[in-house]
Amino acid sequence: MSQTDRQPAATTTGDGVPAHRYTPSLAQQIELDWQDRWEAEGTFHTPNPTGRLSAGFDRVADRPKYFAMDMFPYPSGAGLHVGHPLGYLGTDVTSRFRRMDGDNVLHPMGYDAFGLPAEQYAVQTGQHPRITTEANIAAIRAQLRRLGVDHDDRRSFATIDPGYYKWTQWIFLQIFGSWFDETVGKARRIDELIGELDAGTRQPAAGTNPSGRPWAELDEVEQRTVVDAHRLAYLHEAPVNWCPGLGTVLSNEEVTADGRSERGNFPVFRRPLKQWMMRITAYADRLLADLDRLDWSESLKLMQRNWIGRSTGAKIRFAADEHTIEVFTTRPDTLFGATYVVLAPEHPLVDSLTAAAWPEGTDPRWTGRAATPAEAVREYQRQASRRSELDRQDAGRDKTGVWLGVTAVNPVNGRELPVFIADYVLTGYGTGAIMAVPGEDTRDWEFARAFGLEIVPTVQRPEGFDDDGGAYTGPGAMINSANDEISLDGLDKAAAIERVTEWLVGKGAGEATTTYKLRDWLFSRQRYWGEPFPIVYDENDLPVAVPQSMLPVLLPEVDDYSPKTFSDDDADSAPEPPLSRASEWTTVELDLGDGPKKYRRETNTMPNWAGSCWYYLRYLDPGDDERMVDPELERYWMGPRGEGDTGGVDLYVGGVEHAVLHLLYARFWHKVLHDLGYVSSEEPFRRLVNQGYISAYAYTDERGFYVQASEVVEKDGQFFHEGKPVNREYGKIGKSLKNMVTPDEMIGAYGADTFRVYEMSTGPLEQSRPWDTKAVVGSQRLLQRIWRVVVDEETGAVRAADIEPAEETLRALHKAIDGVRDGYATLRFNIAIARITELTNHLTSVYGADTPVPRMVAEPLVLLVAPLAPHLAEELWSRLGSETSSAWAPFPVADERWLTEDTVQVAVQVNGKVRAQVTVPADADAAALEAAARADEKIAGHLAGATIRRVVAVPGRLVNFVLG
RNA sequence: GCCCUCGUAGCCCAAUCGGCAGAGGCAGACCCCUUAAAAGGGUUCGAGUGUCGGUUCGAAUCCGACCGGGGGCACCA
Repeated sequence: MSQTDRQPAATTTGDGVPAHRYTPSLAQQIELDWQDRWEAEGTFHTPNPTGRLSAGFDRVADRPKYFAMDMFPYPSGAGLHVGHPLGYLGTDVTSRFRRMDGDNVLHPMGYDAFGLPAEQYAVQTGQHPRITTEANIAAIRAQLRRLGVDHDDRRSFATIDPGYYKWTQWIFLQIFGSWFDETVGKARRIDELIGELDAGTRQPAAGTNPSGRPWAELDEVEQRTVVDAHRLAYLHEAPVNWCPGLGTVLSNEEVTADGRSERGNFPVFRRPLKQWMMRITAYADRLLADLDRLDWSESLKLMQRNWIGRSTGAKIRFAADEHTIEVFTTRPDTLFGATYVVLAPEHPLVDSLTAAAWPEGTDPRWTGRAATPAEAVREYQRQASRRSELDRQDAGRDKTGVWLGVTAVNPVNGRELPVFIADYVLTGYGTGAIMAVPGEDTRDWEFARAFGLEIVPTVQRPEGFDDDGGAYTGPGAMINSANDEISLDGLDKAAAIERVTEWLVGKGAGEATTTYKLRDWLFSRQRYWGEPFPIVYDENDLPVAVPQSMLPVLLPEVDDYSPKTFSDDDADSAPEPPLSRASEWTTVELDLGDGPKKYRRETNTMPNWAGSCWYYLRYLDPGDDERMVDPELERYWMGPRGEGDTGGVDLYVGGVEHAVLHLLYARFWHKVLHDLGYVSSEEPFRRLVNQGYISAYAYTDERGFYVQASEVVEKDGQFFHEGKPVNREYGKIGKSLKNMVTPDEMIGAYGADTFRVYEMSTGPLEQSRPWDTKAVVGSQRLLQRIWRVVVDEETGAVRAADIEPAEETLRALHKAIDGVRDGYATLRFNIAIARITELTNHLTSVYGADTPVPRMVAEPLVLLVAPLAPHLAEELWSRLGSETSSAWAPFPVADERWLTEDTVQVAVQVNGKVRAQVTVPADADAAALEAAARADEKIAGHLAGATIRRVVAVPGRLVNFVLG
């Protein structure tokens, strides 16, 4: 690179541009120089209170801590577009502001690097995913550096680093090694469970001991099976979301409402498979309750609440022959109105309940036109297994089902209710069975209509309500609800629920209960590019933890990275993970305490979410090979700030698309780690902000094809591409809409500081906004004016001088300081920029090109803009004579004296309309205000001859005369 | 269908506890600088707050209904 490339603006004068103007090329030069210097001097190294990163802590020991971070990026090959840096810049400005204002700020960045795109690329090219992933990480790291962000580069890591996933595996082992004790509502070590079982002080939990024999009589394998069924990470044979097109199973969260994979849009089928599960449902109540203690947006909390989906009601048992059907309902008050019972098609009791033959005269609508109930059931189950995943979006479609040929007894009135299977009842929710109350439930009403079933109203209808038009779901007193022992008639809903539940408990026919939509987290993936499980299987095929000393379990090298995929709709295919083909790896001889034995390794890998569940903890010291995290560091950076505080990261910024997946999983892991005593904080993210999206205009020609957006010109409100009119649309930035704009282009044209100021000026961080390349020049002009306040464009001389500013200038300065602080503190960077602009404009108009600028105003101006345009600020700060970085200079503090005016103008209203302005002392009270207002001649004119009914005088604000 | 959220100038956005609708930017117009040009400097124009109703002395702000944009959930008993 030649010298002239590095400093064109400083030597060029022929084109009329002043030699020392802040041009894009000068900006580039300044930025590159300061980025090198920051790196060389370790300007943004954050000292820990203890350990290997603690050098320099004494310098910040008396500062409060502040931990700001972004949702770390997944490094794809496509690179960043202008939308990506928005959040990163938001945390960067905040981090820089807090550092200047006296906090010890931690602002790290890492990379979420396991996952499907890298693996798919590897499958296509045969190249190891590590190679492409690391190249992508290097590219993003360079882009972030060029933006001037203040990450502490010593704390960066990627989830694929063995030194990192060693501890991901370790956390898995902690979860595997613990169980949820319902009596205390928290996780405990599995050893304590075994101790209590051995001592006889605890019995195996319901459903964990299939043989039903006492613990002491079980053999070793049976005992281990019982213990394994208690674990927070457990193997479970259950219907899972099998996606043949991807060759893997997916979690519920990764399947769209229409039964397709979120990634790739392939069909997904339910089929039973043995998989690792995480018992997140044990934490449903705490995950729900602790939302109230977090500083998150209400809409985000609501999304989590909906996802957890807590509902209270009752379980009610219906006798059917020698079997018992247990249903879940939120409306036990309507039990008298139950006229039939429905099971999900996959309900375990279906086969044993199904009658041998239809009774004489069975309604043909009930039989599915089959000769026997068994035949009807088999055919309906077959249809449902296919349809349930393909047509689920069609919630409004006609109700279908078949009768099992049997009845169940309503415990409250002895009525015989026909038992159906229907796909509008879901296996996984509640008990997979319902009592149908067509009078008060819309879905049941529709089914009853289609099958000719009776409707018994149990809630008083309002005048004129027509039961033929639909179910009545509104409020009302109970009716038709009495037997010899109990009457609900006349009660309201809440009282009726309480009364009937009490009665059911007394009869042993039911009890109050709570259910959740949240399911346990499916944790196995049939993929190569993920964390291997630290699990081996012994000769009994039971899982055994790999000891900590043998971690990490490294990913083996394989020839083929792809799982076996199948035809999209091959529902009968079975997963075959890539690791199962690494034959030398899958079997291993280990000494786990009872001599060397052969073990078989787990060949599934963990899902992509595992690595992002705890990365915030690793930033505290990614080089620690002894511990996941030093407890002292965790207490310092994340610990609770006081009674009732959850602790956690002080500012976490990321996209709303992670509202339920990542954020719920990370909270769950954190709570387990808290219960086991590894972290003092109860929540990972105390404050969370979703940054807005940046969208951009896109244009289609008359054929509907997208044209290159950058080539479209506007004329008189119309848009043209190569002379032909085009339609304007608005959407995601990207290649497909041909409206890609990259930070690199913008930095090339204006410099990073201009790009930063522009992005931050377009609105509060949470707000989505359009990209408008034409408007970037406004930010460029602002920085040029700030530069001109400090530097003479013609000579390069510093214009600041030790002169007294006018009072008006001091007021402008302190008003700006006050506003800029407010803007930074509330993430409304646009307001901070507006205040800076006002101050700059004031200085430009008061101190012309030939007048020196007071140093005591120029210096704070530079510091005010430093978080937004750090390179420019460093350069000006250094030219103003400082030897040290502006990044550590104290942020200006507004002096109250200059914020309060001696006199204020207040509006005088008559009947709410502004009629005059009067100037009064700033501290004038209501009476003085009224007197001043009455003295105004315009007001006197309005008041003359009128009856004053009331006078409202708000000191400092206004006076309002209300006339009668 | 249910829930959340946002509608302020041609465009992006401000407006603290309900108290004079305008801070800032883009675009437009005009002027200065320039042989000329602009990514330079300056001046200026511009809405009564999506609609309707309510509460209030006073509503962009609070309440209700509706319309429009964005998002979430969607047979969850």
